[in-house]
Amino acid sequence: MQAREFSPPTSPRRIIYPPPMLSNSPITSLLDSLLRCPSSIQTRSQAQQLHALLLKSHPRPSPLLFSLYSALALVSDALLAFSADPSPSSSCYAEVIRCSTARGLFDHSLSAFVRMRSSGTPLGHAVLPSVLKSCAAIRDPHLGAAVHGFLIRSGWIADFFTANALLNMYCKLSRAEDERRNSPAGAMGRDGANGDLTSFRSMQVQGSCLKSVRMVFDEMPERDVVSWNTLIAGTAENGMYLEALDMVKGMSVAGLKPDSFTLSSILPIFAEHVDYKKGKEIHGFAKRHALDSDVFIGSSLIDMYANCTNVDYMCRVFDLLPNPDAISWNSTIAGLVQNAMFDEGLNLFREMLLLQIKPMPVTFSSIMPACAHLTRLHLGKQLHGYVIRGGFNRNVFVSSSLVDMYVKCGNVHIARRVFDGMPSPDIVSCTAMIMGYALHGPAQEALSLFRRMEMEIGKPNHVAFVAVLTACSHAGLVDEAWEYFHKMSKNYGLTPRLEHYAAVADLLGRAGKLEEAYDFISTMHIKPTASVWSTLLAASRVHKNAKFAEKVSAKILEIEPKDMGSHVLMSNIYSAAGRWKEAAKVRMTMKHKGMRKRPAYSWIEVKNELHAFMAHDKSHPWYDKIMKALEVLTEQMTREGYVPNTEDVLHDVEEEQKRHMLCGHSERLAIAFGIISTPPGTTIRVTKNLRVCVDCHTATKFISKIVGREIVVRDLNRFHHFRDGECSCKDYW
DNA sequence: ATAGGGTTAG
Repeated sequence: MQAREFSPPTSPRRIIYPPPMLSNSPITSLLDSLLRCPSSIQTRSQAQQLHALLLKSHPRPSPLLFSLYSALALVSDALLAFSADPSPSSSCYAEVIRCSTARGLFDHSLSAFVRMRSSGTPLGHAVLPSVLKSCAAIRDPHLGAAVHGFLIRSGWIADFFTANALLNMYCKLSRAEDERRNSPAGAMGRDGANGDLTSFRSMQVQGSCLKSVRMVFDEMPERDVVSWNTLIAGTAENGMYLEALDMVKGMSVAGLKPDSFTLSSILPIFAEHVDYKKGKEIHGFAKRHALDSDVFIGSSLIDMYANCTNVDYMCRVFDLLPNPDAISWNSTIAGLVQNAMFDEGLNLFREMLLLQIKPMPVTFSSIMPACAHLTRLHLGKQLHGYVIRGGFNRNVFVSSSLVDMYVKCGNVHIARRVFDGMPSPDIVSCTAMIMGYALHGPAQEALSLFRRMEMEIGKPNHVAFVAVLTACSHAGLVDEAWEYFHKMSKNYGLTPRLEHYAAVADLLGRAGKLEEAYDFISTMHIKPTASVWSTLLAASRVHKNAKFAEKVSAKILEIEPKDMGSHVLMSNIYSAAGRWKEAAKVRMTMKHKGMRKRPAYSWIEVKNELHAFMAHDKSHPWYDKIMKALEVLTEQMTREGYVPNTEDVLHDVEEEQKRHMLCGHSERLAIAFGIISTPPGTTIRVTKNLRVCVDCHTATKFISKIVGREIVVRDLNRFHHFRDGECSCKDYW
């Protein structure tokens, strides 16, 4: 086998090298023909026998041997043979560099290249694109620049494939540069979690690698579709959306038609900017050019429609994809879950498993939030088992979603165990854990984890501050909250957002500092929304200050005349004060404005199934048994000293009737069902879509003591752990 | 031989 000489277009340097030794024995041609037919060799030992024969008959390993080893995924054998060879031929080098890069062994690829250069072996074709890809993969800008210099000196830069690979390398390096600049705050979220950095970035000088991309592109004497697509993808990935779109135009002007690569790199732009109209236009373009059956475009379209909340279109794209792959399935599952269609997401996930499509780490991080939202602890545990068996728990996305799932399903200890098992926790997983402590009560744990995050993990972002402020708020830590609130702008350059103001206002309100909270909101640097004001409404109810509530309510209705929470809470406050006429008036207003109260419901997972209850809803098959159990329980509770607290009952009815109404509250039905359908001692976990009412809170404390069980109730705002007549919230919620 | 799609915390 003769090494094929391939001269670069202009070669300023001539390298003298010894000619390869040739052997024309019949055995060699037999071996070569065997090597050319890799399907005839299927085991490692066959490959090694062949290798041995080859060594005896042939002075140098054939490059085909390396291809064979690579095809059998035996790269270590290939590398061994390569290192044993005192002077590999040019094509052996090429083959080793190519296989190593293709198999992700970038260091091996690059060291082979270095050895090749120092031995003076001439470069075969197809070597440099692999070398450039390896430089990009190991994110080494210095090595990349050195290879760039070599390309210029040797003239290889004039080769299309090489120049395009160089472009791509600078795009990848530029993204690495960008990530380094933002670290250790972590990667940028699509929702603009690091908004301040985004605006900051547009002001500062772009990284040198992005400049190199432009430079290489501009200096290319000719550009093909790949050059344009690489430039466009790199520009879009670096967040320069308008420029990327302009380049698509530039490409057309240059006489090149956008293809499936072009479309799949610009579609994420419309997804991110929630530009449904433009995204749909691209969809139309894809259809007209028969590109809509491409899985890459399909997955991008699915993601774009999901982000634009058009679930119908998203499903249609998925259904019409002729050959959806695992990523198309993932995008659709993620799209459903992100649009709060949790059951549909879980069903599609099951369908995927039934069709034997192998789930990937992303599949789990996409589906886990569905378990978290639905409080499906048992299902989540099953998936956790799958994750462990598949070795997916090394993935930070998967582990973070697991931490969050256990937190939301009420098991903060297992969440912590998963968190502690993470080899390198990041801001997101830390925040999930801090939020877990915030929701469950142990504020000191939240604060100490936050301190650890600052020291060991990285710069906290907006979400992390929301979590720590929520922890302070739920525990009534006023001084600490102020400290963190000031710290975020002073130490980290983060401008407080609505949710941070809301957390502080909520805290001040809970602590009874109503006027201080009012002034705080009034002097915010951004215009307060109805939801910020309504934190004070809840506070004025807890502190029974109807006058203050009226003042706040007026503020809210100024902004949102149809704000549901404000109406309901005002009605509650009037009812509690016995001002039935005013309460009725609020309800009349709601009717006039065409508002309907969101129905309260609670649910519980028993034997891997969800059971949902609405107040006074008799549709559950066990309804009679549940009522019977509640009767017995109420009797015991009364004996223990339970006095119904009827102030949350909205209606102007007799006391006796009110008590009956309290008994029918959805969470009480769910708790009673949990007691009679699970073995004694089992923890009961109930989720409610609204806040727990005062009476149910008291009743649940009694029930936990009577039945000797821990009862975990997740409401709209936080968790309540009832045990032995006490609640973890210490009646402060 | 070079280019493309999906995920976690509020």
